[in-house]
Amino acid sequence: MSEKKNQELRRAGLKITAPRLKILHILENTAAGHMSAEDIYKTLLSEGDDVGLATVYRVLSQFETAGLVVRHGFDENHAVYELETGDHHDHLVCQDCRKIIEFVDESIEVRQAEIARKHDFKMTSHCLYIYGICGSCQTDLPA
Amino acid sequence: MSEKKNQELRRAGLKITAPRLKILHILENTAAGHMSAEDIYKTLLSEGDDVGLATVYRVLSQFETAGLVVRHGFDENHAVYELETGDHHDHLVCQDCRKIIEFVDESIEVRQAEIARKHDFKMTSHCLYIYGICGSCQTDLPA
DNA sequence: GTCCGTGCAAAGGATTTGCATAATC
DNA sequence: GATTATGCAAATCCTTTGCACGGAC
Repeated sequence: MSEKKNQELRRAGLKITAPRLKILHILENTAAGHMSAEDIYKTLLSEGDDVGLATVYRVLSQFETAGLVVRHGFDENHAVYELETGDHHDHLVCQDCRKIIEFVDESIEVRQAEIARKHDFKMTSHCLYIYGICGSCQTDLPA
Repeated sequence: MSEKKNQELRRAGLKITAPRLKILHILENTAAGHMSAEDIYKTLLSEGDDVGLATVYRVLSQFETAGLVVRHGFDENHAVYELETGDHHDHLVCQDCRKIIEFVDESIEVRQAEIARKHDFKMTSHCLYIYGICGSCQTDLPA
C-alpha cells in the first residue's frame, strides 16, 4: 500500500524506516500544506508515534537534499516544509491566520528571468512572498 | 555636520546617543548596502568603538520600528538591514559572494497587486528574492 | 534629577551534533 | 553482520532580556 512511499525513499537513496515513512505520510496528508519541524513532531506525538525532534529535523534535511520536499522561510523564526510536486509556485501568506495560498504567474516568471539576465546573473532559484490579510481574516477583524 | 542624523533620531523619538549615531553612520557608508548585526558590530570594533552586540541588536530593532531601516531575511540564518530610502525595491542575491543588487520592476509590482486582489488578500508587503550567481562569480568559477 | 540607554552576562528558541543503541539490508 | 538511523542530551547559532550603571535632556 505505501509501496509508493518506499520507492520514493529508495530513489532518494534512503533506507525505509518508520520515521521517514511517517513524516512523508504526514506531509502528504496535511491540510495546511506547509509544516514546520515542530508541527510535524507534534503531529507524530499526537498519533502516538515515538519519534525524536532531532530525527524530524534530520529527516526533513535529508528529504530536502533529495528533492522530496522544499523548505521555505516565510517566517523569520522557523522554516516550513512542503512536498516537492515538481511545479514551481509562489506564495501568499496571511499574517493573521498564517494560511498559505500558492499561485503561479507566468508573466512574473518571465520578468524575473529577464531581470536576472539583464544583471548578468545566472538565476538558480527565486521566491516571491506576498504578505497580507486573507479574506476571512479581514471579515473576522474587529470593526 | 551630523546634524542631519540628529534630526533623524529625534524624528524617531530616540535620544541622540553615540551608539545610535555610529550605527546610522555605518549603514549610510557601507559599500555592501546590507549588513547584519554582526557585521555592524565588527565594524564598530574595528573602528575602536566600544559598543555591545546587544546594543547593536536593540538599536537596529528600534530603527526598524521607527522606519529608519528595513530588515531582510535573504539568508535563513541571519537578518540583514539596509537604510530605508523610501523607494521599494526587490533583490538579486549572489549565492557565491553574497553581493546584493536592488531592482524595481513595475510590471511585477502590478501583477502582485492583481494576484493579491484576485485571492481576496489585503496586501501589506511583499518580497521577491532572485538567487543566482553574479557575473564576476561566474567568471571566477573553476572551469 | 529623572528617565532612557548601554554593557555585560545570562536566557531563549530553533536547529544541529555526539554518542551509544537499535534497526535496515 | 556491517552500515546507517534513531533518540536523547548537550552544544551551537542568532537574538533577546534582566539588571545595575552611566549618560541625555
